Amino acid sequence: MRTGSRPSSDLARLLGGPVLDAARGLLGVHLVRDDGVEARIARIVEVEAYGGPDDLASHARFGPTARNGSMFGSPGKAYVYGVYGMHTCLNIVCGPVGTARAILVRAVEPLAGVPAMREARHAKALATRRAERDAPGRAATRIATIPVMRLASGPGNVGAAFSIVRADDGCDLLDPAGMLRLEAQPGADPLPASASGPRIGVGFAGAWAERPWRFWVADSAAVSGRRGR
DNA sequence: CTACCGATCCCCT
DNA sequence: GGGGATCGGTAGA
Repeated sequence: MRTGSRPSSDLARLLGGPVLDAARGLLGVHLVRDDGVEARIARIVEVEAYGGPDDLASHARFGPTARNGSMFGSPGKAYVYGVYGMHTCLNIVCGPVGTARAILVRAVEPLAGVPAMREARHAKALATRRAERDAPGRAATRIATIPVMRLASGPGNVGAAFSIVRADDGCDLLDPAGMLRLEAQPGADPLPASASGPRIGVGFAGAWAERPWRFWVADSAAVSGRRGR
């Protein structure tokens, strides 16, 4: 056993296994955006598991389409989608290949690069037409006062704080040299205490919406919504 | 605190 | 043409 970061092969094994185990196991893993300016690093504290075509809440429920193609790829790849016209969300594809299982990253706790995260959220806010109508500096003031633990709370905010764009769709999150990547933490660290509950925003999926496929770190202030249940 | 509502656009059933 | 794996502002209790 080596010290320091768990070998990425461990992460690959995790993502290749059952999707619920993978979702639970991703809690505590680090998400990194390292574009050579100021590295952004955060700890994953809330995720949701999505099954393949059988799961009526999953984007895979209609089979492969132009949007969800990367879901049908190999574990460890990113599945990035846009929703509501303005938000971009990050998923981690799980195995086996072709099963179209994925894990949505719903919240992370910033560990490094907080100024870069604020800058990214500001840039994203300014890209909307609403910003043009607002008083000058309104977005800047709002974002400057967001508590650190709220900067990347909620899937849309994770996307904004980490500058996730559709171009990231399909990238290899297990590549140690990738600009957007996952980094497992030392295996000696125990998995954080977690809780689970129904997935958010999938009421259209009937009974599938009730399955407790959302997982979060029990005591994290970065968890979105009403802190669990 | 809860509840509603508009934003904004890609992809689809 | 409709709707969405969301967010933040506003109104009211």
